[in-house]
Amino acid sequence: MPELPEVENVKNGLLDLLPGKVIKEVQVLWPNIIKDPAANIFSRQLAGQTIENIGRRGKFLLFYLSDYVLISHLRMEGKFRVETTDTPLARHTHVVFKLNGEEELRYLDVRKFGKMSLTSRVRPFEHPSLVSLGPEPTADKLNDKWVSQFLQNRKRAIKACLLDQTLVAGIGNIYADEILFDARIHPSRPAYSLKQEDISRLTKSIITIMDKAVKSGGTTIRTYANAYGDSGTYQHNLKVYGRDQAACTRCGTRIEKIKVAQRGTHFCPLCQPAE
DNA sequence: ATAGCTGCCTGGCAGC
DNA sequence: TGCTGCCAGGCAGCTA
Repeated sequence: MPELPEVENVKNGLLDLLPGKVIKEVQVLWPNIIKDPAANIFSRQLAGQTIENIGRRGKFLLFYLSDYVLISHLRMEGKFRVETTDTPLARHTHVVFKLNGEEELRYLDVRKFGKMSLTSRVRPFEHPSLVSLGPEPTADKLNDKWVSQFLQNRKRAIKACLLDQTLVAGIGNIYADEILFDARIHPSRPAYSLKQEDISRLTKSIITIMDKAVKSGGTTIRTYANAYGDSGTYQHNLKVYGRDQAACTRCGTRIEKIKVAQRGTHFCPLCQPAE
């Protein structure tokens, strides 16, 4: 489920439950989830650590521990749950963090795409996963100048650029489509072809759409009511994503679905002209 | 340096 | 009913 708004929602849920808890032991049931260090070292280093705080950067969850920062990316289907030790392990549980007070933080991931890393508390943002992330999609971090400079001379489709986490951190396939609809820009347009006024609308749309999605708790589609934080309502605001063949809310034209950058891409052919 | 493609995994669903 | 192929909210790593 995770683009930035969904991860933010997960973070807020975990913030209610975890700070102050001590990790007693960690069981890694699918080692490929652990990127670095090696799974056995990962488990050993986590034992005895207190969870002090939880943050987010782009789509990454950051668990601030006594001596380390645990960096977690949910990729397509990763989820965290906090459950008591007597609750049977659900299917697709791959990492179990045993906590004090007969509780466990459990990581589930049907497709096993998610990744976790452990890094230093000192400069966590220098970790390779985080170091080249672009700005957060907020008015105080993102501006036309940066976007314009990034898109200049780039031949790729503008949608591919929105999915590139070094331009802006946190946009995924749903919000890329929603942002481009809002900004009235065709997803296949080469980045360099955007005029200054297009870029200005685009930047504004990035900020407003992501902000609305965060405030809605993210988007919940084809999903699982029980997972923590997995109860967003932005799906009711989607204008193009998942609306193939439905009427455009602005002009009534049928929404089309094409492939851009190997991803399913929804747009209104009238509101978002190819130029 | 940039851009496109494949692999990583499993499950749901449409079409036959 | 069962099989096949395609699709899925993402990214790293490889190639040219």
